[in-house]
Amino acid sequence: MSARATTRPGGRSARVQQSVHQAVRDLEAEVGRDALTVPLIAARAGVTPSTVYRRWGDLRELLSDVAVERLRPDTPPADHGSLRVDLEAWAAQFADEMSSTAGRTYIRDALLGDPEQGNAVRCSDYAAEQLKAIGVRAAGRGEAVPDVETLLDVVVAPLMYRILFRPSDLSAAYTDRLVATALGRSSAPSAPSAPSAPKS
Amino acid sequence: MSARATTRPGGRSARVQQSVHQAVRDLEAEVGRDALTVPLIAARAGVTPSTVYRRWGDLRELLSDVAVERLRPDTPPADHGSLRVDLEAWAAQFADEMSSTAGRTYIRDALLGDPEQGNAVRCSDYAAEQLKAIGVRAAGRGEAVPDVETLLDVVVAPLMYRILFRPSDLSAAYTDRLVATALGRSSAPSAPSAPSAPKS
DNA sequence: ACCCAGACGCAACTACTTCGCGTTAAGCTG
DNA sequence: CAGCTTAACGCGAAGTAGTTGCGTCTGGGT
Repeated sequence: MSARATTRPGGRSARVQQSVHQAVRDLEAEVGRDALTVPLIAARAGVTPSTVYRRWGDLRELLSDVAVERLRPDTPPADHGSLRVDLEAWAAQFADEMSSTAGRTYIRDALLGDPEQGNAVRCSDYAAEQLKAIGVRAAGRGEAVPDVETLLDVVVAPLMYRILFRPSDLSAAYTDRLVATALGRSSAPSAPSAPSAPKS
Repeated sequence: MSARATTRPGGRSARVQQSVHQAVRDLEAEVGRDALTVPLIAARAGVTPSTVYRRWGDLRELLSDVAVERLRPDTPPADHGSLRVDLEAWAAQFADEMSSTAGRTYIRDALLGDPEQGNAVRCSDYAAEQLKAIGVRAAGRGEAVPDVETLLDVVVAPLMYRILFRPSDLSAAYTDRLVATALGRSSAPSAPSAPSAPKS
């Protein structure tokens, strides 16, 4: 499992983690991500390199943890009064943030650093939570709401695929089209409803 | 750009590349991927480590190149007589191969190694080529064929997203459903038809 | 046949990574 | 609140990987 879960939540361990994470963010801004090394980060954080290696294993896992933090949405999705507009706005913002150079780097770091892909799942959960919140609000208004898994397949997956694999122009016209497709089968019985059981 | 494009196609350079790639494949099978190091690979390939560093930059880029090679489809998509069955078979095979531990590792390696994501684009192109071939064949039979970009959004993207971010059971029922969705809007004017221009 | 340039080998150097051991401090128990 | 247990950290040494300059070789062009 990722080193994120501190076995001793309070006290020194927590301080070290915070200090190291902050050092990564600071140095990333100062010297650039490619110049980051474990000894450099450790020195800035006021710890010895061996501490970082013991807790995170290597630089990639550390960067992965920090990247996931930065990918965590800081605010609940905005309420524009209707499911369609909420989804359109969310998708546009998602595409915008994730397709930036910084966003792509964070995604790649989060994906790559963690062998058990726990951090990748966290990223996906962030999106799912936001979509869920939008859905719950819409349901409260009496609107028909697509399944979250469907939204992941129809809206999030194409965006992420193009960001990672295929340089594309993720314009509002495109993201709106994805949302329209999702709403086109709002509560259709043919919705994919993908299973969620781990495969082995 | 990736080191894949040898500036001098013939002669020693080509031999070195082949030898190094082969060494990676051999050692990957013998000692496991995580134990791979540049010095180890160089020794097996009969070259000095500096040669590898000069040509590939670092281990990740080398692994990325090798991974892309392994992800390249070795055969054209099978012909089952109809667009739907061809797509279903292709999607099932794609899901099967890519969701295996080895497949996921290759995808991750391909994604990570290359800053300009040239290798990621290559992966996507492989899928696009296969889908294109299936489509051309179906068009020859007079069938209505969805746009390749649509197929990427509706079939490939969800599979890849779940493989990378979300442990899911990619059963035939699920992949068939994705294909059905794609065929449901065969030549619909509402097909996403995503632009392909780089974003900046 | 000669020349030019890219690619490689060699070797020394720097930096990163790992490991054992002693110490510290967080959390638990009485 | 005092004492105990143990995970986590600091330190330093040893090993390994990554980097660089320079000379040599090979392939392609003239």
